[in-house]
Amino acid sequence: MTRPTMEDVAAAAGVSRSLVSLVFQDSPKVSDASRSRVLAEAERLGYRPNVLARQLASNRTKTIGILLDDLHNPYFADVLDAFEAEAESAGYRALLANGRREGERESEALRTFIDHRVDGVILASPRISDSVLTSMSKIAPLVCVERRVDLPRIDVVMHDEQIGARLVVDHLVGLGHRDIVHIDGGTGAGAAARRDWFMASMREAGLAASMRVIGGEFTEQAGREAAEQLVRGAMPTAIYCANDSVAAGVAAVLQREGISIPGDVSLVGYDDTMLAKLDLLSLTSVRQPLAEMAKASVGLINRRIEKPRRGAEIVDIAPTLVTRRSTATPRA
Amino acid sequence: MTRPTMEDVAAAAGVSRSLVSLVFQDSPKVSDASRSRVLAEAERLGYRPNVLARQLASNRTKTIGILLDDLHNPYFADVLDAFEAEAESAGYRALLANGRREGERESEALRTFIDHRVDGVILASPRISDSVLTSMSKIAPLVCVERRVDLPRIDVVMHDEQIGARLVVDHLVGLGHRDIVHIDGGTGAGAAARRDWFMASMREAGLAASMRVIGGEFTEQAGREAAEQLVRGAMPTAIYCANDSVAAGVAAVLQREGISIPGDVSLVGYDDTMLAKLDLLSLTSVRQPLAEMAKASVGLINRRIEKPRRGAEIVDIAPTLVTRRSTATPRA
DNA sequence: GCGTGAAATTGGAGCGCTCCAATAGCATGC
DNA sequence: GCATGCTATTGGAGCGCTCCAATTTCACGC
Repeated sequence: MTRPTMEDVAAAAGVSRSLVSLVFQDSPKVSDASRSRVLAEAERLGYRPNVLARQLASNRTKTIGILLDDLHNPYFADVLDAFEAEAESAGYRALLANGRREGERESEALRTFIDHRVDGVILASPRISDSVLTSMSKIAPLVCVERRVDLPRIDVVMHDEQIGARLVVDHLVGLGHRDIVHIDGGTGAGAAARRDWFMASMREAGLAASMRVIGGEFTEQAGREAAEQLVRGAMPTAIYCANDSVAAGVAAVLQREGISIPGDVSLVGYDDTMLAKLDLLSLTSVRQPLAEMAKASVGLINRRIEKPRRGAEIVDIAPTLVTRRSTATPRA
Repeated sequence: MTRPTMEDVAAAAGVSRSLVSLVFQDSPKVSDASRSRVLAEAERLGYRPNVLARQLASNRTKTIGILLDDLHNPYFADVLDAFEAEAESAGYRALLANGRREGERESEALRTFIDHRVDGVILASPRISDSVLTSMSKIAPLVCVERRVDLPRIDVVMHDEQIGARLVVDHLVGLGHRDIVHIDGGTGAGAAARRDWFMASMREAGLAASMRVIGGEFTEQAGREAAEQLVRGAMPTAIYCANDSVAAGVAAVLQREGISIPGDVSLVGYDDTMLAKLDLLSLTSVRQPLAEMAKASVGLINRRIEKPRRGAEIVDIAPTLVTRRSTATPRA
């Protein structure tokens, strides 16, 4: 199991180790003859460069760490796809870690990234404390996605909650709804903004009087509880949920109670996850522009590598609404 | 952004670099006095060992690569959790990669793992060609999960399809079902075994005459198509789907057609994913014993590190059935 | 035939660590 | 007082690469 090194390739090709190194760095100053001879010998010996040695020597890993907070939320699979693709096309390798919604685990994962000398880290909705973030930001460029931290050298990428809320409210009001309930995400990340912009949009639409908010959480369970409360009380004509999981919980209760979607009640989710796409649910949902967010994040890392002392930037990106069968005109 | 090295810590603590190295390796032959002095200085300087240098020098990375074929299948989030936890508790760091169901991408990811000198790789349902597997298996220990490869030094971990099929059929037959349809996974990984054992179990139960199989795929779409076919033809009293996504597709069509689950038809899935747990679906499903499979996989890697020339082993692990609201006695 | 500059190639130092053989320090027993 | 057997520490080589300055090669014009 002992593997060939550059030295071996160099000897076989009758050149110096340095030349082999240049070949594997795609340097333009290698003659075609040497290049092809080296490549041929490398191929023959089954040589592959030792990434570790290369990284140690060059002090660049060309790697970005991506810290996800929960792979169980189907949303994060999409997030991952977008960010991985973007990192790759910018010439980086992506390292993943799974924070499992625990600040301590996330800090640990972040530290592991740093230990591996990644060139930058993208943190999706992290719960890491400001003090850890601050100290790590001195070592490597950090980008927070979907968490509005306000720290010296940490860039932030958000999707625009105001636009999201307006898309939902405009869509529902356009269909004729006036009696709209929002089931919120409680103390979850971003829940407050989502709720506040809902209320602002309703006010703007002149519906301040008929808007309602029910306290929840970003889970199916919370959706069920909220729905049961609505079933027992006054049922609105439309329910706008903090995310798709909540909407799934609501749908389960409504179905059990024989309340039709969208016949009796229109339902809207958020994040446009796999759940929303399920034919069983076919949920109208707000889609976050993940590809653009990914591009912005990787761009910010690149810029911070060049200018480490730059002030923190905040990038907001507009979401879109995906309409499906769960919304329609209100019941008579 | 220049970070302290062992040399710096050694100088600050007034000892040699070697001693600092021993401290960070938790060597027992360091005196308590030196240890605490070194640790204190390291802390003060904010020193963290450079993992890359360590790996290069020691020729061990203490890292296992985990290659998943598709993070969108909610099942893989569970797989990941189990394997990551097990790797960690065995003292390894887990590196993830996302194969996206494409053999070429998977091979690429495997190569990347190898380039990073991982100590072993776990491949979940890989589609990598035998030739690539064989050549890579000469460089690092490989374990295939849920794909029965038959190659010299590659260990395999499977869950026992025979038991899975029997659990489903026994459960349904126990409830009184005789007319059972299986919607299969087509050419997907493991689909053939799942189908064959279903048929074998039905035969064993004396129901060879009333069993039916519909060709499908491991997707919601395939579930919908199969269900539509059933709606137009003869509806069985129970439908056993190749996985939970297929079951979700079936459920969507049945709901639209006003066919009640489990009142009119019982529905069974496979993998016990997040989908099965959705209250909207509440699906009886076969759960793969992921924790045990993870433990077996990591154990196999450890053993192969010790004895690289060992013959290939196959480990089969028994699944369990999780019953939920989607199954009941057949309609009158 | 020779100088010239550009292109191609090379040797060597160094990245931050581990690991081993060698050494230092120190209580023990006789 | 000295060989003995410990434990604690150290220096140095080496892991496989990159990067830089130095050197060689070569085509070209005169």
